[in-house]
Amino acid sequence: MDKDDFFEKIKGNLNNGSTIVFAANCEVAYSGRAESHLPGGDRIILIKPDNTLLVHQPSGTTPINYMKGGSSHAIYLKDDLLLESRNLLTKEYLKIFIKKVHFFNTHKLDDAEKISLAGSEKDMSEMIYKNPLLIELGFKPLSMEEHTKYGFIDVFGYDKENVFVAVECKRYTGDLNAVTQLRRYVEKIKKLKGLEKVRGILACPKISPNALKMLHDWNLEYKSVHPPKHLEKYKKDQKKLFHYE
Amino acid sequence: MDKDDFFEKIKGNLNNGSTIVFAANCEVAYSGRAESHLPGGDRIILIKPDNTLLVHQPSGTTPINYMKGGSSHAIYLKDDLLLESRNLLTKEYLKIFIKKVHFFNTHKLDDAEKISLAGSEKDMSEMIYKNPLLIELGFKPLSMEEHTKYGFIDVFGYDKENVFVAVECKRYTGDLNAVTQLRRYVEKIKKLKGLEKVRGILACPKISPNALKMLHDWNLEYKSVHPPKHLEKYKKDQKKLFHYE
DNA sequence: GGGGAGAGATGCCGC
DNA sequence: GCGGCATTTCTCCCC
Repeated sequence: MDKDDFFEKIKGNLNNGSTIVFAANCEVAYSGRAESHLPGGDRIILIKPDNTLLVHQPSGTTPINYMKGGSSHAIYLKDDLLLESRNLLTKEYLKIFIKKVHFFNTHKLDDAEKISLAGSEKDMSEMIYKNPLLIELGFKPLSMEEHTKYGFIDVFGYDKENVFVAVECKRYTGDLNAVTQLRRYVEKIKKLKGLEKVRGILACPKISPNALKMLHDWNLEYKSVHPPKHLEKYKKDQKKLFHYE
Repeated sequence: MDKDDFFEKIKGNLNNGSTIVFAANCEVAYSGRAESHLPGGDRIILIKPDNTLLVHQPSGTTPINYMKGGSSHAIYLKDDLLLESRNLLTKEYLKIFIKKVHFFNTHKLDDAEKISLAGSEKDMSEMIYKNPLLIELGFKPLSMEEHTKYGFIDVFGYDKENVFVAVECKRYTGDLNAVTQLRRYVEKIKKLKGLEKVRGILACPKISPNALKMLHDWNLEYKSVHPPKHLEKYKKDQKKLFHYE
């Protein structure tokens, strides 16, 4: 694609509500929260109406470089093409030196929809709250996902001997971080309530060996609980959409 | 764009090493690690040669839906267009119901380059290792970023009175997590080395009030250190690329 | 706007 | 492969 042609096209579509996509051989430099340099290669560049700019290499999930929404972009053509993006508030700068444009497209996209998602850690807390037997016999949940002065404890309540219990849920392997998080909560409750004994239970499908060791060192407990896969409210939708399963 | 035309084009370019980009009005459903549903709207869909698939709404940095590399995609045309992606290993499924295609493009991208990045936490450790005065007078770093049996301590060494010091670096605001991480290291070293006194220093540009409180409660210390913005090895590059600054 | 924590986190490196 | 951890993390929620 011709440089002058590209220059005119992109110039006419920056800041007019259009979404722009093009493929180009380019070199990218970023300066801001860090400094980066990406030598020449073929990439996809996506510019959204909110001025988000993404640079994607031909592999991987995450963009190799990007500028968040609210940045301002400008295109220059001298000997070479230069697409420059700035965000003065965050002091971030991105420069894309464009050597060759493979294709260019733009369109005004209309999308006001938001995604519905089920199966998060919160749903796991809810499941435990409704089915306290998943933790143990006699567990009486008092509250769930509440931002109390004790912290963001997923589920908390009392056991059959009326000892305070804090439950921390993780959807995947419990790690060292999860253990220290639980430990923080337990200590905070002890201190704030002036209690000697508070139990802390890490509820997750599995746990790493080091995490389990640290858990035991701190007299915390592990209960294997699997996160819920389907939520009632989306079950029907999903069934319709994935009926072949 | 005509449905049959799109069908033939995308069919011919899936799994042949091409990168595919198109804009379409579509509905998206995902089932796997969670369940999600996104009602109809205009989006950009990007398919890479490694079979990464991204769905981008016209705003925001992150894709609203995606499939990671290694998935397999197929396109179907009956009454409507259906782009289906599966990953049998991770048991993930994505369906894109395409109502209207706004544009379509494909190209074989050639990119073997990797990014150079400076200013990460590792660079911060390096800076402290080389300039121990940034921590305090008399600090003698012994090792850096080593995966020893004591953990992944960023910098460790002795102070002027030969007391063991573990330094944990954070590029941004030190939070509760950073404090518990440091606390873990200090305790681990104490236990493994059988030492009474081990100092732990959190090195970051600033720290949250709660984190500072917890730090003091645990007799840990805070030293304000700013991460390096420019690394020698990239300085010249950056100067050339951002000479206008 | 900052703090705190999850995320369908991702990606990197080491064992 | 899993474990541990940073990320130009991003995003959401709450204060």
